[in-house]
Amino acid sequence: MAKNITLREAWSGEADCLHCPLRTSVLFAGLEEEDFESIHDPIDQFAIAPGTTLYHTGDSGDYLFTVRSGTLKLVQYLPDGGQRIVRLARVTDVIGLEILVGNHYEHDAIAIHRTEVCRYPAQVVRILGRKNPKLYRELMTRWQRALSEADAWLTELSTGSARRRVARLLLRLARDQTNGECELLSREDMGAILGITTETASRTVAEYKRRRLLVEADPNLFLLDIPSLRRISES
Amino acid sequence: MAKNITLREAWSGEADCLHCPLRTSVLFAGLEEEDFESIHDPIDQFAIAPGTTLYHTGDSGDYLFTVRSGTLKLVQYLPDGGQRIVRLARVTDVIGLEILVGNHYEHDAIAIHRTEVCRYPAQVVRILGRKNPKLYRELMTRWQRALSEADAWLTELSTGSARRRVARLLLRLARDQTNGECELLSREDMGAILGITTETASRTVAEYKRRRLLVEADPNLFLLDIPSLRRISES
DNA sequence: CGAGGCGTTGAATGGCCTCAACGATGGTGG
DNA sequence: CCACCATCGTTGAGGCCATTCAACGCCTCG
Repeated sequence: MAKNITLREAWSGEADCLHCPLRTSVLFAGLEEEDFESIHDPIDQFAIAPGTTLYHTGDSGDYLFTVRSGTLKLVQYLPDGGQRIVRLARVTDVIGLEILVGNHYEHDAIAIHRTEVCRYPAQVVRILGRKNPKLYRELMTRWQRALSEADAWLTELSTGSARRRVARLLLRLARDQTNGECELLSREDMGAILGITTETASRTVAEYKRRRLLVEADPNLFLLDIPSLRRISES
Repeated sequence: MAKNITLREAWSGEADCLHCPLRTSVLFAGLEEEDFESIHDPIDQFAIAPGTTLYHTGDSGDYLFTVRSGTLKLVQYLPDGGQRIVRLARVTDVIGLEILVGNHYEHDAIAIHRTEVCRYPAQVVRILGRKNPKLYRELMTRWQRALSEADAWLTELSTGSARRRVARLLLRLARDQTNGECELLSREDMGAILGITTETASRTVAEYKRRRLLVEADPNLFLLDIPSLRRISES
């Protein structure tokens, strides 16, 4: 797997799943202690640098990935060269599920920030699933979460004026965070998420900064005026 | 269930799942003959008229639906009143899967044409799933299909100029059909699928008709000039 | 026959895209 | 160490394309 050697920035060795801090929230949450005996062995854990591609559309690997930290974008391309980011994957998200029912990945998965992932063979999931129906429930929940997310991107992020789309994206980025804070994405990525050009994304963000709806607290960490942005997103 | 009485246009009685013509392509494809003994009982089969709502966003029913014929649109609404069609369900598609992992439907499901469905309790699927792991595989395939579809709508139908979006929608509608034929949707629905206004959808379709890329063979049955439309969609 | 829904078309506006330029930043190599 | 280059965010100008608001014909249905 030459590619995996090159894309690995840091290899942390085999994972210690039993004591994984994410254990209660990841795919294997429902498993018994004894189950872990059989799985941590083939699980690799490593980090990749921003811009690194974890897998490409059409690749026929047999791995699923759980995001431990950082962010990945899932990208699809059009025949005319256009591209669209169809989802973001963050901590606890599982990507590559399509491998369980097909033979190839359906997106390019590209790290936006420095990102840590666990990688495990789909075969592990298939085998564990036979003994643990709970795992199926967990898988269905994952799929449904991805589907809800996809629907929301259509409804919220691909509908209405650029101003509203940007506002909704910002609110969405801040939702998971503790305070009203969020890290901004590059203008190009924002454009590819919202279906607008890089320039329009830049102009809109710049305008929000001028109007102080967006205040830079730390480098690339912004405080949002959530009520105002919400008003824009709904008006 | 007063609502179900009102929305039922034609009730065909309990379904004969064992001899269902869709049997090889629907959710229960992998089941043994004996399994059918236990399921056809609670399965209802009926037809609904165009414009009828099968279920609403937020409803807490416990039913899944398989489409036997016709077309349904799955609709989501924005706080500002905007609406977006996020998927179309046609023959053999299953809708309402979200009920299996949540407590409420996530769309409005509205018939576009006269539509026949089979309705069965989610509980049937849960119970059968315990004995038949195959059913899980089938479910995962359904979810993945819906997800791929959602991604494609983002990438193909919500990206680029109105001209290209309309062309891609037409090609997509014709894909499943035998010849290069397809039934057109109302301009309003096309707009809600593509994220454009009704007028723009109308203008674009009218232009394609004038250029003979669309020829009406029968009432609302159109022959497509697929190569030309493909050229438009990719240029 | 009237009402309402739907598709179409026109005119005018405005918002987004395109193409272009520029400053700031950060990494690279001399 | 610094000059150089590439990348990124920003901003401007101009033009196109989609929206908005409006009107009209056709059709179905009551």
